[in-house]
Amino acid sequence: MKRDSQARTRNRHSYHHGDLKRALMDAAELELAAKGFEGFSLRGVAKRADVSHGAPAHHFTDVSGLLTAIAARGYQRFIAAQNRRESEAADDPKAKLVASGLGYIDFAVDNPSLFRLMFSSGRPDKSNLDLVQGADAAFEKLVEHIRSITHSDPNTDAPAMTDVFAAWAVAHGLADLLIANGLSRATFLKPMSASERDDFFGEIILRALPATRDET
Amino acid sequence: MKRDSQARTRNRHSYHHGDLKRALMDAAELELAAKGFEGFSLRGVAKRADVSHGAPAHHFTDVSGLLTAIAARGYQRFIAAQNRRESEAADDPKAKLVASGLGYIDFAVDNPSLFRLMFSSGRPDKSNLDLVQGADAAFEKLVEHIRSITHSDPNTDAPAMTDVFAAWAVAHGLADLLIANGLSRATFLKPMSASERDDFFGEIILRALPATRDET
DNA sequence: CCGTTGAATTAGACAGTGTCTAGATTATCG
DNA sequence: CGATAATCTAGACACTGTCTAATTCAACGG
Repeated sequence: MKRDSQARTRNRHSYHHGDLKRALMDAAELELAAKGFEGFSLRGVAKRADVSHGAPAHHFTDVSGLLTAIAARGYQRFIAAQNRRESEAADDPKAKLVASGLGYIDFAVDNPSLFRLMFSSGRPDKSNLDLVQGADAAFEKLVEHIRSITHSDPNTDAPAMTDVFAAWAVAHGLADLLIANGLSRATFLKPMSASERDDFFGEIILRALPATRDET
Repeated sequence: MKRDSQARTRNRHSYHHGDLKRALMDAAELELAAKGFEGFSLRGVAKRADVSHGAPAHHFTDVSGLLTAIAARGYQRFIAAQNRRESEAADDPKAKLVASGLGYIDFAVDNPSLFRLMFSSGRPDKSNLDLVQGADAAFEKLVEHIRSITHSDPNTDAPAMTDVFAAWAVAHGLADLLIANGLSRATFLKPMSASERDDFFGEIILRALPATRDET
């Protein structure tokens, strides 16, 4: 009768949580999605994880530290969302690029606050290693797409690097505008089916590449 | 000796400020630019305007009200920045569009926090009339550009509306990425002169339009 | 010219926030 | 088993936004 709260609630109310760090990150993502980017509160996260308000500091020092951590984890999800789309795409470099862009948009629409945290916020510590690695990996992914389309290395070939930034800007712009305005400005998007919408965005993403000479 | 603080400091320390509303908005913009979007504080604004911490409430009710007001005023500056560029551009529809996009970027780079407030934040009240009018005016400007390029009305012609969103996404994406990463990712941009950079961005903006059939 | 009405502004209170500290609890390992 | 260090709690502090009552003043009708 004294030990019944062990097997199940083990590591729940046993002072030493055991895996508080991950639990806090999960709670933080919930808080972020629920309260939005603005109303996010460290104490709210602690409450969600059923832990004292000072506990997070021990694992993340700062609120900035916690946000940095979930932003870094966000990049993994971000890349995963793109991979998901790519795996369904035709085996064509351009189709892969388009798919990647659609994954970019998927992620933003599914996790608007996290997206904002990652790209449009000064709160995460941008010198943090995990964060930098995540961002670099995402960027490298895009570079790779352009590389296999243009058959030249963007790092040494200026025009290819232009393509990189053009593609990035288009995808990012679409994503950011979508979660800013919802679809309120683009009312004609609403009645579209999912695949119609993909086509619409896909066509725009393709424009990022220079006027194609229509090679077979 | 009793009235010396009149002519000069009139309306400064005379309890009734006279034009506190505008003074608060100016102070708020300063605060926003100084402390950044995150560290913005209503009390800080009041301090800047040399007024009690409760004073702003009477003119703006909320902190949200104040932010809404400066976001609305931001749209005027935003449009002005585009007009500035357009007036220097060649008398060609596409050149005007490019110029408008460069103004878009100018504004973002010059007022990053205000830009974030306007486009990537849930804090301003998006149902506010002034704000809506500002946003509509900016959007209408873009529509007009596409109209004079395509010779068809985006509101009734779907392909033209696609152009609108493509152009918007590219400009917005470039602007947002620029203020997010600085130029850290695009190191090759640094050594560029101002006009070289304009050309670089201009070329990307032009890609938003469908592959041009190279009409003279 | 004077008193009244109402708007502008102040000052104090309140709950909530992030961070800091001292203390309590427990896992780990010699 | 006992010491050490990691983990977590609880309280305090300065700060935030908002609310309220009390002050100050401008304007206007008598």
